[in-house]
Amino acid sequence: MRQVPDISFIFAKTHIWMGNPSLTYDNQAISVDCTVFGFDGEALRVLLIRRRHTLPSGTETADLKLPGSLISDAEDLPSAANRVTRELVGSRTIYLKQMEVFSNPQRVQGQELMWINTYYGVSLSRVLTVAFFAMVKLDEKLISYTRRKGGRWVELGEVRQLALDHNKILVTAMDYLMHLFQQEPVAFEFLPRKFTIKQLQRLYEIVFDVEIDNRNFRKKILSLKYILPAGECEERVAHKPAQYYVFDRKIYKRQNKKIFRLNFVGGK
Amino acid sequence: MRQVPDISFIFAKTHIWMGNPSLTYDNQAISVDCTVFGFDGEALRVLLIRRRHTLPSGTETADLKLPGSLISDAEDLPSAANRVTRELVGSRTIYLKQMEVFSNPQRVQGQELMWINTYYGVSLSRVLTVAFFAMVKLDEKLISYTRRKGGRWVELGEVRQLALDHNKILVTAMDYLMHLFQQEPVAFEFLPRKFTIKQLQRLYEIVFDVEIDNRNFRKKILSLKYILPAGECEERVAHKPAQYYVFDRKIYKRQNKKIFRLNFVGGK
DNA sequence: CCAAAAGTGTTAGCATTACACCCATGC
DNA sequence: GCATGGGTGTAATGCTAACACTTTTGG
Repeated sequence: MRQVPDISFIFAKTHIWMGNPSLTYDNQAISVDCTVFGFDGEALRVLLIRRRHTLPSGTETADLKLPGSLISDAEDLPSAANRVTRELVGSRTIYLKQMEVFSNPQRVQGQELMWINTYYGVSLSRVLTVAFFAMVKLDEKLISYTRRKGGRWVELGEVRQLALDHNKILVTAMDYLMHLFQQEPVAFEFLPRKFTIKQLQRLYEIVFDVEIDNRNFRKKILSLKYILPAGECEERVAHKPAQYYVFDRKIYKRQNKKIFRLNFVGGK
Repeated sequence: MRQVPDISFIFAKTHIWMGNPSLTYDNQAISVDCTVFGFDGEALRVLLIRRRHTLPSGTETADLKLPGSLISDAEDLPSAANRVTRELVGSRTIYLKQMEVFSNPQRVQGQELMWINTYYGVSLSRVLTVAFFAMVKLDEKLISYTRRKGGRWVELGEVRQLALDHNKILVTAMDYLMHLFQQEPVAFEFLPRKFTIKQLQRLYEIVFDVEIDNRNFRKKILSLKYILPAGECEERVAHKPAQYYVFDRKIYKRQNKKIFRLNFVGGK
């Protein structure tokens, strides 16, 4: 963005930044928790797993959580998030981004903290978690793969109480999803390589919880140079078959050198 | 965003998610590093501090870094970032947001790692850092306050090699700044409460590195209902005095219920 | 032939762009 | 009076929003 001229700085030597020696830095660990979304053509779904859990009363139960893991000394966060999601999703393409860190010292306490310490064989007083956002192309094969690995794709509308602070993370991720959709053409991360305009429209309608006029939507989409007809149509459908289109990422990247507009703020 | 009906899930009990027991989780610590920006009317500046540093050759030297600190067991990340910036900025309003975590296990090594271990009296093998983005209203009083505390406001164009991986963090923050400016009216975090339209325009021109037509800019700004005339003018200037305006955050928040538009992507 | 979903065009309104000159003040 | 920067208007263009009917296929 800017040049870096070779200028040297001569600072007064009177003050040096100091750490605060009364603080302690023990006993923390970092985890990743991944909110993986998929779209089944009708609804958004989120990937959850079961966790065995002992209630304060002593009875064993199981609740649901987002997939996650402590990170090891040797790995960085994206690797950890990848490791965690790969276990349930296999080798498919995953769109993966870091969201925010949940760092409240009390976010994991009591029973929950005991569960982590037992599970990992550690004795932590605190766990920070880095929330990741992910999208995958969901299809029948993936659903059954995930099921074999112990995960479930749960409709967003059917998610209830999750373990730890995972409801909070999920809400953050849903927000992130909407923002992302407003900014970049990420919809294609959810759809099969060949998709119909109607599929795309349904996805936008669900993500933004609105109805979209199909004429205006088609006009808009067909005007985008990076969405190309695949030259194929639906088959064996009891109505006029729809054309398939593909998203051309190269064209998108090439022509998307951002131009400055006076758009910057929400208008009147 | 969505309803949460009371549905219970009955999952197959065959698979339970498992951690990876071969991993270790010791010896990590988390720091925050804050990129604090200010605008002096002419250029963007970033807040840097000096660090005493021993070169491999053994000679003592000092380089520059972003203000930062390890986090203690008792605090969350925003508190740590606040603590760090307050030391240099005092009690002023700070716009503070978490950016991404820099988690490469090798990001701090050798001399740099030794410096941290010595400085904090710890023996870590690894430090992750959470990068924070901040904006403050910069003025002469703050500049001299910061100087007394050992910090400097360095023009972005004059920043050279920083300690650790802080150049990388700074680049991330500059990117973040541009994105933020495109999304929300954050410009006012940089400007005095009463500002002229020309000041605002200069700020946008510098942030986006473009020239803006002043007629179109004024038209746009004056059409925004949340920018109000302050009823005062510049004084003692050798030209037609400019009017002052203020940003009304309440009006902005009230009328800014987001409407869905088919704007979502970069256009043709 | 009927049901079901795909596909199509026009108009009005609004926001953005490009562009050149006059105005008020201090010195 | 002159230098300096503040302040103003209009026309062309392009994108968005509102709106209803025809087409193609399988059954």
